Amino acid sequence: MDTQQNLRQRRFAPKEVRRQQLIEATLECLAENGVSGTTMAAVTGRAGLSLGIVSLHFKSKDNLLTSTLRHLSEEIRDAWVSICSDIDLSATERLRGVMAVSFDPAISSPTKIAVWFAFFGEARYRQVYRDLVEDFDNERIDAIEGLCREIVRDGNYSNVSPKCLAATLECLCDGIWLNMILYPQWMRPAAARSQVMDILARHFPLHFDLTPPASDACGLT
Amino acid sequence: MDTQQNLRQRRFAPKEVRRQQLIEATLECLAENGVSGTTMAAVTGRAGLSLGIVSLHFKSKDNLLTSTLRHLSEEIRDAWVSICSDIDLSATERLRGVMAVSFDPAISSPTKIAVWFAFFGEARYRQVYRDLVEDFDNERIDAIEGLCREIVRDGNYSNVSPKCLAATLECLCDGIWLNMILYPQWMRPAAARSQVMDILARHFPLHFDLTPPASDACGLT
Amino acid sequence: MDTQQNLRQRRFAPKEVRRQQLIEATLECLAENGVSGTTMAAVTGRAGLSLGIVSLHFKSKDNLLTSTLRHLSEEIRDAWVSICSDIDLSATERLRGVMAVSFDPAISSPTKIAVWFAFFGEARYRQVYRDLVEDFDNERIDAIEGLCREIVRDGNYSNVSPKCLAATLECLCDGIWLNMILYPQWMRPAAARSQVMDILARHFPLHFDLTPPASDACGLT
Amino acid sequence: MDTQQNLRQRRFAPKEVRRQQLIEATLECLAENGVSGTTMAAVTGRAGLSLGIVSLHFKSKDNLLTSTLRHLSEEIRDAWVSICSDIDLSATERLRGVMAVSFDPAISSPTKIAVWFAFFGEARYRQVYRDLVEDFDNERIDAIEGLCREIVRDGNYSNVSPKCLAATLECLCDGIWLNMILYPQWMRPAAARSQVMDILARHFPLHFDLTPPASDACGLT
DNA sequence: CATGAATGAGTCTTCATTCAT
DNA sequence: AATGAATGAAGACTCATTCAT
Repeated sequence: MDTQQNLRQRRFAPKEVRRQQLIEATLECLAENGVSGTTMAAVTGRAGLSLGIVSLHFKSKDNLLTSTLRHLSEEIRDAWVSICSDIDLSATERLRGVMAVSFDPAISSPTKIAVWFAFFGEARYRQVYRDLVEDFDNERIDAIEGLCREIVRDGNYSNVSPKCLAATLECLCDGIWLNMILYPQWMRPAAARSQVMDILARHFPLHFDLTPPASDACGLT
Repeated sequence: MDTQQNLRQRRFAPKEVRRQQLIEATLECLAENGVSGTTMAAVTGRAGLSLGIVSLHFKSKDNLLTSTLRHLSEEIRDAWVSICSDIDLSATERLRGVMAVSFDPAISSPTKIAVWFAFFGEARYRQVYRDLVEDFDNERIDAIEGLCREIVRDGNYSNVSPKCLAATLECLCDGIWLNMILYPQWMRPAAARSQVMDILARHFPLHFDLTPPASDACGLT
Repeated sequence: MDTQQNLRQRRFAPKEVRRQQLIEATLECLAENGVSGTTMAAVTGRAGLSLGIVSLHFKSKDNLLTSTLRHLSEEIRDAWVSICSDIDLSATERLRGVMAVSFDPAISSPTKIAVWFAFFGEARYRQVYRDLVEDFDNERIDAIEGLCREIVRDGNYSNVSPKCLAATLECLCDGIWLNMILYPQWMRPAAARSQVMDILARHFPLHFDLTPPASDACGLT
Repeated sequence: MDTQQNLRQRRFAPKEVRRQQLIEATLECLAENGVSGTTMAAVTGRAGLSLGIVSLHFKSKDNLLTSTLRHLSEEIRDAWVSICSDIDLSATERLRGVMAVSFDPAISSPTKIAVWFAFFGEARYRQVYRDLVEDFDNERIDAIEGLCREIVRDGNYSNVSPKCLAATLECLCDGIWLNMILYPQWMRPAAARSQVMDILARHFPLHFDLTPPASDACGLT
């Protein structure tokens, strides 16, 4: 039988398997070496494949990078969308879940966060990246805003602007991500979650509990 | 008379003037073209100088980039340190001032912020960043924490952890920076300041005013 | 059929063929233009290949030069070793043969000798030479000394030190080489051989004939 | 009073002093780094002078190198010519003296020999060097041949061709030089002299003594 | 499908030379 | 007579892309 692993080692494998394999190698390479260090040779070497195979499956390096970014976006998007679509969850639970995705080591691993920043560094000069990221971000911001709006309505929080809070949460998550890769020893996933929850608690005291200030460090080291 | 401008156009200029000139050209180039687009030819061309001049003053491209980052970090540090050292200001005013530095177009212009993210994008330069800036970052976090602690004491805010808030503010600023360069039309300086002030107001209601929710957009567009 | 020539002209050739081709082009280039004139462009241009091919097969210019020197030294070593190993030859014949290798136009052409001196010219490459060739040189000196010792024993030459004569012969050959490339019209292969034979005849009169002094010029012009 | 040393350190010094200073620095540089490593900056730096001074005194790098080679030639030439001109010495003594010059550490130091080979490496491709060396060598060969002829006449050596012996001596000296810089531990000045004397003794037994074969090593190590 | 040798444009770096001071 | 900043041509090296096998 053909397991995933078997397929990868075979000389001939379905298009989708090879694409996946190359994207994963690209992710690792981007995280370790950045965009400029991510050469075709480095990617294919890491994937254990030949140099020419990228052209075959992705046509060009640019397309490989774009596809990688799209893959990354979709993976995260799928994660939070599936939470948002869960009709059994309350808005509070859904918001908490969406936030948690950003700090879930499986989906938002240091490697993947590093790749995001590799793209952010270039996004300013590359329309393709910007477009991709923009769509993704807009959708997420809108969803968060929607959840906030629901909670505001539910709790009658007259002093909270859902739009503004969504923006704050988005920025906070981005900033936490940055600090997670810059200073991983300082900003660990638990501290990250704790920070976001603290902000939510201060906006929605009826829906989120304020961590007692006794834990002065908030999980930070 | 020798004005700055004159010195730049003259065939011979003091070493420091040339270094400054090249660093500025590098900043512009990085902001416009990213790290990969910042070639020696691009930098020197922009400075109106010859190709070989970088080697002469900076020995290598790498050193030029490092020096540029150092310049940038020192500039920003000097700005907030001078505010923190102002003994005529209250803790509240100093905290507000330190935050404002991050969104002051003169010190934290999109151009300069873009450069920061250009550095964050590659693991290699992330290390350079750490080597150069970690001390400054720690210093800044400590200063913010100190200011928060002062305000906590002053207002008897029993539910605020200065350490935790300082981390949140730092992350928030970083995240706002990212969104300022990704979506300059959405996250303008005014909106940025407003977001940070909102968070401060929710922690320290006696010291910072909550912007009325009427302005639902918080300055965002 | 695939002749050597065909392989060279084809777009794809076995690694070893390309390496050989590039080494030959390097030899020609070194002989014609010296070390400083031996640029990557010159070598690849002469080989009728593209610029990047050296990196592909030799990683760096330095490695190309080193490989070239190694090739040269192995070629010459193989030549004299094969003579020394010929058990059908007497010591006299073997000694004569070993010496002749140094002036055999096929193995020690002006082109190749020039390459040796190109390497001797720079301290840096002198070290490379030592690292690569010292063992060969020692082997050769020992072999010559051994042959001399055999002849000394055979002829009862009480006033000849094999060690000393071996050194003299080695130095003489080196010096003749230098003069062959500096003054090719003066020091031709025939004159070179004649000089060495004369020295041998003066040490081993029973084994080597002294060229009659009538030919006062010894083949020199 | 102006000692040599004083002149060198003064900001303004006579042309000849500066030229001498630069030539010495060039010699050291050539010996250490070869022709390609002998940059204007390296030479002037070593001389403790400014970069531009070479142009001032030598017009170009090429001219500096040529002048250096000429200086080297003349120094050696002066040494042996003064010996040859000494009418108090016999031909034997003069020949011995001329040979000794080649291994006198003051005139033929490792540094200077290394410089000779730096030029030899390039001589094939540079007419100027070749011309300079050729004149120098011709004069020396002629002088040696003349001395040999005198001794032949004096000793009635019917089996010695002065022309041939002169060539052999010249080549031997060159080869010894090469081995002195390649394997300085093996070929020391004493061994060098001993080798040449041995050859002379075998040609002119009435005029030069054969070192007893007891010292089998001939000074070699 | 897959390979990897080959290409050559683009980049960083070096360095002889020039020239204002 | 001397300095050293500035220039720009030239060289080594990298790497995305092509293509014969």
